[in-house]
Amino acid sequence: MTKDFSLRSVEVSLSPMERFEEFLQSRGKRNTEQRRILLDYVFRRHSHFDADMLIDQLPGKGEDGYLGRATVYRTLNELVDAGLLRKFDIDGRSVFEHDYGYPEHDHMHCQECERLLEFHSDELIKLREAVARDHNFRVTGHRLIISGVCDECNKSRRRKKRKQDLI
Amino acid sequence: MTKDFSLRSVEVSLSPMERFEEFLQSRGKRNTEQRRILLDYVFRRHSHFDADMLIDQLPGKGEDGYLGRATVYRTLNELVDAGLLRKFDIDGRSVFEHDYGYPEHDHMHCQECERLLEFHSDELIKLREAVARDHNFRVTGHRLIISGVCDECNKSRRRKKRKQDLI
DNA sequence: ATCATTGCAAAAGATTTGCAAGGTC
DNA sequence: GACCTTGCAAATCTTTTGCAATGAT
Repeated sequence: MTKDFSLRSVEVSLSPMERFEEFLQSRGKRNTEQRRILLDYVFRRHSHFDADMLIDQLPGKGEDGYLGRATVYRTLNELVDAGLLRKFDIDGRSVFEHDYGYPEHDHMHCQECERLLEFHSDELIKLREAVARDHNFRVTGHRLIISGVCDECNKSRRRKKRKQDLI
Repeated sequence: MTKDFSLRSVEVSLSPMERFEEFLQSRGKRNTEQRRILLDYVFRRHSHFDADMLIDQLPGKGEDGYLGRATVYRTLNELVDAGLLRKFDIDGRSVFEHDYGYPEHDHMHCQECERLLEFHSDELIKLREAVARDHNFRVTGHRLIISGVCDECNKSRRRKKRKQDLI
C-alpha cells in the first residue's frame, strides 16, 4: 500500500519491467507470466483506468493470456507497492495511472463525460509545503481533483442549448 | 447528489433544521421523526464521520430513536442534496462533514491516526481558477487532501524512536 | 385517503481471501 | 522439492433497492 518515492528520481533508467523485476526479487516474489502480461499491457499506453475496464480489455476466459479477476486486483496492488502505478478514488472506485517515470500532476474531473484531464502546478507544491509547515505536518503526498465540466462538454452543451432555444 | 451552492451565502440565518425543512418541502418530502433525529445528532457538534460510525453511535435496535441502516444512508444523501453536508471519499468509503454555514476548507489526512485536519487557503482557490481558465474548464468544486503524518503522531513516533534507541 | 417513508432483507458493486492445483526458483 | 501464485468461488464491506407495513399531510 505504501509507495516508494525514494527511488523515483534515481533509477529512471530502468524500464517498468526491470523496475518490477527488481521489486519482486527484493520481496521474494516470483516473476510470473501473469504479472508480465499485466505490466506490459498497462504500460503500453498512458491512460487512466480501473480494474473493471482492464479486465474487460484483457483476453477473456478461455482466450490466450487470460488473467483471473483476483489476479488482476492482486497485481494492480503490487504495481502500486512497487511505485509503478498510482491509485486514487473517484466516486467510490479505484482509478490507476502511471507513476513511475511520469511527472507529478493533478486532475480535473469532468462530471459530464467522466474524463480526467491532467495539469501540473508548481505553486500547488509550494502551497502544500507552506500549509504543512504551518501545522507541523510531515507530507508524503497529496491528491487534488477539481471537478466541473470540460471544454468539450461545455461546447456540446452550448450546442444543445442553442437547439432547444429554437424550439 | 448535486449540491445547492446558491443559497449558502444568502440564507445563513436559517438553522440547519429550518434549512432542511425548507428543502424537504420544496421537494414534496416529509418531515419525519427519523430525519429530525439524524439531522439533530449530526449538527450537535462539528466532526468528520462515516455512515458506520454514525450508526454505531446512534441508539441501537430496540432502543429509543433507533434508525434503520438504510434510513441513515438515505438521509445522509438527502442532507448532502440539501447542501447541509459535504461528502467525500477516503480509502474507498464516504466521509461526511458540515457544509451549511461552515467555511470552505481542505484537509490533511494523517496516515497514522486517520485524523482529518482542516485548513483554508485563498491561494488554492485562486490557483484553481487559474488552472480552470487555462483549460476552459467550468469549475463546480474541488477536493484537496494532503496526506502524511500529523504533529501529534510525529511527536509520539519520535518518543518511540528515542525509546528504541536506548535499548 | 393518498402517497411518502421506514425497516427489513436481499441485492448490488467493488475488492479481498481461502484453498486446491499448478508454476517458479 | 519448497513454497509462491493462480483461478475459482465464497466472503467481505459498503451502499442501494424492492417491498409490505406504517406514518405524514
